[in-house]
Amino acid sequence: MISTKGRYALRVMIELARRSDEGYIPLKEIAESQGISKKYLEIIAKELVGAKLLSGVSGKGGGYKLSKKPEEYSVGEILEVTESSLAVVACLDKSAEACPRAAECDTLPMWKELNELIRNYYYSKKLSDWL
Amino acid sequence: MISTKGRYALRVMIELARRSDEGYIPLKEIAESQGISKKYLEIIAKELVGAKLLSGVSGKGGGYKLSKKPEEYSVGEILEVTESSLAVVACLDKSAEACPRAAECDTLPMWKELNELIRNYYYSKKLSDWL
DNA sequence: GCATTTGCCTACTATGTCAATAGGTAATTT
DNA sequence: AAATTACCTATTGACATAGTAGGCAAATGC
Repeated sequence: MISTKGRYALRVMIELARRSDEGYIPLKEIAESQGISKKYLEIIAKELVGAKLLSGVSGKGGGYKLSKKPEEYSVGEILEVTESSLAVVACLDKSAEACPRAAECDTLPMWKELNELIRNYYYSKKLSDWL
Repeated sequence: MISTKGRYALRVMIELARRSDEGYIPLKEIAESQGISKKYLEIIAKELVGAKLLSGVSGKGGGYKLSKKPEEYSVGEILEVTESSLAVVACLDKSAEACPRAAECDTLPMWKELNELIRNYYYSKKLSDWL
């Protein structure tokens, strides 16, 4: 299940994509137009900056803007930053320790298949799809 | 993310499907062969009985068995019992209250589409696929 | 230089879910 | 009666989620 953090991140990115000709946009505006707590968005925006998906500038006239063109962002790479894991089961998470039962696990192939299905969906969906 | 509960439930069902000619099978055997705490499996088995996916009989010679044929079970209906929700986002959960922003939400159509993709996957996968 | 605006930083917290464990009671067979 | 098995209630520790609070740092406009 995708958390509010991931969902909010996506909505922020979409709004910035749509307003990408306006230069730096303060978080206050985004928080208001999206109806999300500004304080909480600060946490999210910071992570997106850390992952170089956004650039942020302090001070008057500052704010956030995309660091790439909208068509160069996939939903997958956005969610990957804010969600702790996109994996459908814990053992398929990249930071998971190897399961000793993997070879005998009856269900593992199914989880792998579904995981790929979802991953492909996320990475084929681009930010430019919302313009 | 599918929890251990759902994953364990599926593994129990698969083992019961494979041994469906053996009559009632005690949980102790399943716990041992799957390497899962028997006590925890009791909780899971109880829920599966409650949803009529399994029938349980107490006493010596008792245990659990499938109440239908393996090809009549989908992974979806099994997970639906044990997982609190299969929805990819909270607002698409069946027990979610209607979101007032639904009409303006930019991301909702995407979540709906992905949700369907996953749902179809779960419901097309049958227990008999493991025989 | 100063006030204003804005992002950035650390810390805290309430709530809820997960993954069990513990210890018993009821039912059934031999 | 003894053994086996499912079923029931209660509790727990660990962790993640979804924020809030309050201040510091940077940049701009006057």
